[in-house]
Amino acid sequence: MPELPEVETIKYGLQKSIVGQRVIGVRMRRKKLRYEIPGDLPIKLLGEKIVNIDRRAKYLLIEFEHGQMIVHFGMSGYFSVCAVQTPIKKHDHVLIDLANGQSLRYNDTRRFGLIDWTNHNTTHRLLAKLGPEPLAPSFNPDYLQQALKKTTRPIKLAIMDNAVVVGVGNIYANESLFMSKIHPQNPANTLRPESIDSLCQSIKTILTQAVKAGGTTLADFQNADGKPGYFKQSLSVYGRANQPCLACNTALKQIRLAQRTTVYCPNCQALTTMEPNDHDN
DNA sequence: AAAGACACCTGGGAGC
DNA sequence: TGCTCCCAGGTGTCTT
Repeated sequence: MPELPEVETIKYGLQKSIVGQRVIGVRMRRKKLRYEIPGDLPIKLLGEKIVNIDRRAKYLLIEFEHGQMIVHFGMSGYFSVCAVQTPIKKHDHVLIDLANGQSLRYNDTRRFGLIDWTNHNTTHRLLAKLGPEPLAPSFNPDYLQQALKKTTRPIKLAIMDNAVVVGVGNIYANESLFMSKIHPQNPANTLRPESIDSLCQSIKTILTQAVKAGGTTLADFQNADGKPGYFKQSLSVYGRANQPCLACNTALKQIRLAQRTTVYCPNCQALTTMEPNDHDN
């Protein structure tokens, strides 16, 4: 499941392999992913040169001379770069053939991803309301404190909200909260300043480590070279329900929070606000 | 206005 | 072995 580090990994891979190439053919094998793919995408792309690969949140932005293709990988999307004559794989939905004999192929088993096209001079509706990048200076404790004081939502949901900070998905939300010893159900507006400082730093640290490691290895994920990332081995809580906490040996607890699996250490990550029924359902 | 619920989709695993 | 059921995940949209 590509989260920010995975998309960053894909970006690096594609920057090395396809920038400067010109499109000589587009094969659309499916009209709709999460949304309808623009029907005129092949016309827009044909003859265009790829000038840059960028990323915003979990969106990959492939910049051409006269516009950019916006790609979101959803749960199971990935790009592969292979020879044009390579047999098409199941779930290869869009194939972009390049002048150097290679083919950039979007594969997405569950089709939660999206592909769209926009002109350079318009902000795409999906990019318009995004909060700061977690690794940018604008995401800092002061900002986070301002953003969190407005909401009573559980802190885990707040940091997964793209309007607060982008790119923090379920895995890294769990990991960041563990690193900062914050209970995922803690109301966002009750965190102490030192906790917010810590959380801000944890998010940056976790994501930086994951980017360096090339993204988390999960069954659905491959980077552009087809090599898996290597971050899964350093996950502390995600996927480790009922196993001992790496810090204190207490059995990790798993709950559901807004339909999402949430794992934490009930000892290290204590709720700061105690109420009679706070025994986690 | 904010927050929760739901839809979208497939493959893999559990349970029978 | 094979069938059915449930779950994973991101995020836009609908409902409360």
